Amino acid sequence: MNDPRTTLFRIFNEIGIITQLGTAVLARRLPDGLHPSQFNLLGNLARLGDGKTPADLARAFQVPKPSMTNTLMQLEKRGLITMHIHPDDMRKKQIFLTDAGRTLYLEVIAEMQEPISQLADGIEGLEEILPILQRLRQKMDNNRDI
Amino acid sequence: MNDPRTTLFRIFNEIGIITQLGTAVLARRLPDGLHPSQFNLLGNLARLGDGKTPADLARAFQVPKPSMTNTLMQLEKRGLITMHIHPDDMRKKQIFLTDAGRTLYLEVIAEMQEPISQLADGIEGLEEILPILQRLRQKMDNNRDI
DNA sequence: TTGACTTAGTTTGATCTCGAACTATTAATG
DNA sequence: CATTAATAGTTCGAGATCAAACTAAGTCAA
Repeated sequence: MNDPRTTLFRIFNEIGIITQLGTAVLARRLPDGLHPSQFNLLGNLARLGDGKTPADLARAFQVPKPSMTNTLMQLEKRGLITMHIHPDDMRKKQIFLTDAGRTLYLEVIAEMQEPISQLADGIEGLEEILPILQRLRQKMDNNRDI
Repeated sequence: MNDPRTTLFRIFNEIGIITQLGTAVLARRLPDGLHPSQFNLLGNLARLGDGKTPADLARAFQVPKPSMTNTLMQLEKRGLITMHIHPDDMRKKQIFLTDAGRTLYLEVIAEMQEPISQLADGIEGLEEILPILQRLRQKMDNNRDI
């Protein structure tokens, strides 16, 4: 098999599979009908702070605006976020976590602790790869036009 | 910011973002209408060998059978794969790359070389993280029920 | 103020994804 | 054998994703 792929190519391949399998682990622990993309948005608001606009979030997640509109509507329908007109600009909305949203995020994260630590157990070097992945992600983030 | 996530949790987060950004880089180089999931299937056949059944491929990619049916139909419609009844079992099909499919895969991979090496340039430790990611992926692959 | 331009978000329509139910074929069991 | 169970793949319907076009609101120049 003539494989022209470089190391980074293979890394992307592994990462893609890990993402797929990891998303499945998460999805099994989400309440019925809550999609992983919706939970990830919840996590962003919980960890990095809420009050952002849909456009901010669409940029952060690198998804088109209509996708973000839909994700936000699903979360609002479940009462996990609220959307308010921005006080300084009537075009904008501001997104806030509700108590229910914050609680649900923490509950799911708690459910994930055991399977995650079970996976981490016995794999050496995880601490070391995190900063390298962060640098790679940052470089890709700063070069979104390549 | 009280963040209850462990190292592996953060790794999953970084990996998810990298996958998203990397998929966008790939998608920009695919022929019109060819979806990344379809290209990934092409890559699996090219790198790991063809002749597998749709059920094999669905298991390998951890996607439901109807998703694989659709992906294969799109690739067949484009003439990138062929499907034959399995000689030993009329229920099964065997999937083969066409010359056009193999050529397209290699062309897109070639297009990806420059942006990939540009990304890899200046990031230390990529060689080191590949085997760790491979171990993590294998462990997740062997524990798909967690 | 007016008009052209920009930005924020939604609507629409097309495609991807996938759970549930279906058909066809093979395997297992009596 | 005949019957039942298991497996392979498809069809169907519902939700997610997203490009293109749209409405509404803000900006800027003359």
